[in-house]
Amino acid sequence: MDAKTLCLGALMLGDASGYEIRKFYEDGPYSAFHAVSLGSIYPALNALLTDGLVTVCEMAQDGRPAKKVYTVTEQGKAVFMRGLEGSPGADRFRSDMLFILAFGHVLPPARRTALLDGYLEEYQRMRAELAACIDANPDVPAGRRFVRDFGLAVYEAVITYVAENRHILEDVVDDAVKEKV
Amino acid sequence: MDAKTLCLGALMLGDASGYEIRKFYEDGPYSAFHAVSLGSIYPALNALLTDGLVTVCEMAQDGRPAKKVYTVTEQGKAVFMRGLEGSPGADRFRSDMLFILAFGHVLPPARRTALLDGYLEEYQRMRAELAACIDANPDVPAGRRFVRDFGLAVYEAVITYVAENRHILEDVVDDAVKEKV
DNA sequence: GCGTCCATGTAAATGGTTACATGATTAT
DNA sequence: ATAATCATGTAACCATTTACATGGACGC
Repeated sequence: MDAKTLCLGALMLGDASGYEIRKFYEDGPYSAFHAVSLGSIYPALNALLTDGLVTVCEMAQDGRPAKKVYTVTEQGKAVFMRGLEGSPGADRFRSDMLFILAFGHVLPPARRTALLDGYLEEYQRMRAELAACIDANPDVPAGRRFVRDFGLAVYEAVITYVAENRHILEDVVDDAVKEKV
Repeated sequence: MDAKTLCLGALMLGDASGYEIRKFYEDGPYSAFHAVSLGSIYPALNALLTDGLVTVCEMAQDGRPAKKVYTVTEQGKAVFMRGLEGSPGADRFRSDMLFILAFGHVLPPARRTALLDGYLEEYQRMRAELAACIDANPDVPAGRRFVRDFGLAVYEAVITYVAENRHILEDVVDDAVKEKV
């Protein structure tokens, strides 16, 4: 998803500043499937402003820098909904870890184990974070409930798979000695 | 993973041409987690050649254009193995579909159902393809076995989740009428 | 005839991230 | 003191993908 659509999507759920949009996609339960950096949010927001899809309101805050709060216009909402009509591109699951683990059987056993431990910990951390987030606000609309539970299901599947199948990699001491690739 | 590492990785499993490397990552059981296009493979291969990490051999074929088959050098293997040492970046699961479905409860019911049907079909197709690929050659080294079974586990988790939870989105006819976002 | 697979390569276009630039406040 | 959080914005940099360029063989 391009930065403009991502910004518009966040604003559909409520007014926000660029900084807040970044937080929304970085921390929240949607971080599993989407990402945007500030370097693309700010230009996107200005482009949306030029196109009349959002309006701004500069909000002074004490003890903090002023922030620019953006609001979607009616036109912006229409454009967003129309953008949802096209057929979505295929999901992309990219993993450096799995590239490395594809050669796991020729890695030093200690490294292999460290890698698997770290991988499991990382997913367990993400699962716990998402679960906490779901517990914190259980009453979100169906769409978002579907997506965040989806995330939980994927995290769980990964954790279960790795825990149950890491032996495939760790039981190959003999093979490693034979220098098989 | 950058194109050069991806090429080197494919060549670690056997000599190949650029075209064949693309096929390896596009069709095979590794397509779930990695991707490279020809536009980045050919320049990558030439860079590896310049660095002495691979060698080429032009192979004439009858009825077909000649192909350049690349082979990893000892230095190439060493560089590749060293490249595996760094700590891998986090997994990235990006999904336009889930972005759209996050607004699924305000989509026209017919569109919503079509989207979910298509999504399920797509994952079922990928699962079947991967399963067939696994059946076709069951005896791969542990590393690759771990990765491709990982893919299968993820596909299965997605299919199960969507089948069992699509009702979350499809049961909101009432809400849609109330124009809730 | 038309599309697809084989096969390589370059260049333009794309779209992002990272780093830079600035600066106040608060927590450790 | 030092780092982190809040807050915006620009520009350099990076790596891709897409399209272009070329061309024979094979199936429909």
